[in-house]
Amino acid sequence: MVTIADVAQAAGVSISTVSYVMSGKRSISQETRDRVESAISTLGFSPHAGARSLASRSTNVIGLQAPLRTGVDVHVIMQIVTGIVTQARKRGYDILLLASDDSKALDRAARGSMVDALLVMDVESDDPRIDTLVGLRHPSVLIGLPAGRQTIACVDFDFEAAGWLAVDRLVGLGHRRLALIGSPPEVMKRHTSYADRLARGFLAACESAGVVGSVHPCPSSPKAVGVVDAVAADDPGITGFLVHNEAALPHVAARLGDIGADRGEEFSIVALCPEDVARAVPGLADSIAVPAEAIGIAATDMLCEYLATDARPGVLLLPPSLAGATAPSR
Amino acid sequence: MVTIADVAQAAGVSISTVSYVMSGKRSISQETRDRVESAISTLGFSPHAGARSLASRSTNVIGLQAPLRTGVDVHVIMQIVTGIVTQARKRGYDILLLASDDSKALDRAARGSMVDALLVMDVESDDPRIDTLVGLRHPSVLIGLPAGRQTIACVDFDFEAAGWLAVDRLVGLGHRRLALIGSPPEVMKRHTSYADRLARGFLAACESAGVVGSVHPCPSSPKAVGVVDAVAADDPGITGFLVHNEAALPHVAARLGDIGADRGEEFSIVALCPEDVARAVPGLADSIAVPAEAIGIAATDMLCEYLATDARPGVLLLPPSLAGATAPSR
DNA sequence: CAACATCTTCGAAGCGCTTCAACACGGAGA
DNA sequence: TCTCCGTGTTGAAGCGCTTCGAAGATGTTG
Repeated sequence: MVTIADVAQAAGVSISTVSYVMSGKRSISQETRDRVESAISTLGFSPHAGARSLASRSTNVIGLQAPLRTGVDVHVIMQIVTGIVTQARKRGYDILLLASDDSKALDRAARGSMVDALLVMDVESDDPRIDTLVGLRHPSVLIGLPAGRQTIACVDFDFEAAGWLAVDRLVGLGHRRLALIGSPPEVMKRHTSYADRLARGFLAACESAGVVGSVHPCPSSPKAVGVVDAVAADDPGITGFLVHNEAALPHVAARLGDIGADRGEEFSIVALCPEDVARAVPGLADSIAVPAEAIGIAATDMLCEYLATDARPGVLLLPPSLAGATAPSR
Repeated sequence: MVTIADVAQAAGVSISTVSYVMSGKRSISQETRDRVESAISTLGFSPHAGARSLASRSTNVIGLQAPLRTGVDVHVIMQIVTGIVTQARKRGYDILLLASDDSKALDRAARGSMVDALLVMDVESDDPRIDTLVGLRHPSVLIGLPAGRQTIACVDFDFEAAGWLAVDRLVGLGHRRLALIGSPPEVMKRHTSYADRLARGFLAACESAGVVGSVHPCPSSPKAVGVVDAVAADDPGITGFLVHNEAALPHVAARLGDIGADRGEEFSIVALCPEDVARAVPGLADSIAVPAEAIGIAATDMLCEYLATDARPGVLLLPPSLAGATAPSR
């Protein structure tokens, strides 16, 4: 193993000089800097992370608690994580993937000085991990927006505004009875923050527009057609749909197309999902893109800024926007 | 921050005694052990990971390079990662998520002593990262099976055997012309190890059985129906299908059902995907489960064993098996 | 020319832990 | 009684790095 002492010897300088060249915390003459840098690269030196964290009291690692369970929209999770990992690396941080999504994992990582900060995904409306985070001294950012007073910084897509926007669009298209085909029942029951907020925005917008709106959990599988059938049978007047379930979306869209053709009437579907998922599904009246990767990037930036300035950030909600219709279904 | 010295003082013993209590590397009287353990828990002590890794020359962290791109079967990736993370934790390791999937990331993590070992997913048939891993001194395990001589330990599902098994089943059902509807074109082009091996097994089995087989890349979206239409139009004699593309599966199954109904003939579909994905799709003749989580677990176990015994493991291929038909399609 | 600022560089003191060599102690064997 | 040995415990030496205070060299000013 190559150590800083080897580099110092090779460059004919002291250990501290090498350290200062690397960190840039003191001015070093150009000549010395060159010598040290060439020694570093010829020896292939890279500092021991543990030693560094011991001496500097910081690890350059961010702990990430991501939901590795099923039922969530896997693409969205993947894209958020991608955003986090790449952005973190850009800012000089690595990501430690925390196993279980409980408070103990957070505690372990923080108390063991394995991480400088924590990023927590898949937050529920009333999440017990928030208290843990407050107790810890580590900077942390949530991806999601829990209910109540915000004691921890948050980043998320503005699902509530997305609900309003979708209703606006559907009402604008002339629909008077709307349905939200949403997340799977288990996600709804857990009161996952985004599902709650979307439903709230959707229902409030319906009320404000004077139209009828209803919310329906929907499994993330081809079984989604059962939900569509039930909704269509229950209230044949429903003609406007907001679909927030990427796995169910193609099936829902296809089935609604069939039913519409049978009845000779026109349904409109607004999808809420990542852009690439929506583009692959024909027959959408419009879609609202969930900027998944941008969420990850924003959360990471916020956390890094927090780490750099020690100024606790607040809440950041990324605004929704309409993306336009996709190709007709056949 | 609570340090080992605080614990030692509280328990009235020396620092080394506390260390030995924690590691169990020397015998300690029951009485002393009790005193130390209660001091640890009342003070809420947990050792500084960096200090530990500096002194012990091991980090208890495994570096994981996972494909965070699209085009791969997201569910499979997620399940493998879940298996890895939970199993690693069970064996006392944490997971550092490596950003880009190039050699440099591996190098950085290993040389910087951030990890004890490396786990690499999404291996291509002729992957440049293998040379890097050989050069590094760190134990490593691939998830996938590159072509050629194995210089690095590997764990994977036996996709080649799965190809044979699927053909056996389809031929057993009486089909004489078979098609493999596979991964997206970009995955095939990259020569991702599993796609190559599945196609090889499938084609070899067809030849051995004296039936006609062809391989068709297929996008992971509803556009998959276009591939199905093209295949059906090109060679109307094809009646047996092996589908290895979880996102396309429902669409392929539905479209084949329609075409079969039109023509009045019976197609058989064997799906190759995680069990829960298959169960959600009606009308499958059979399915071969990709034991994604088990792959993750096996790879982690192999790596931990390697770390513990320093005996380089070989290649482990998990065998395929048929899971049975799903419900009829309507 | 002395006094003082500025720019570079260095020595040494830790950071919190593991582990080795050694020590104290009591009981067993000679 | 003395030596030997096993058990339980300790002191101290690092592990590789950061960072503080200070020293040497050089230039600037009165």
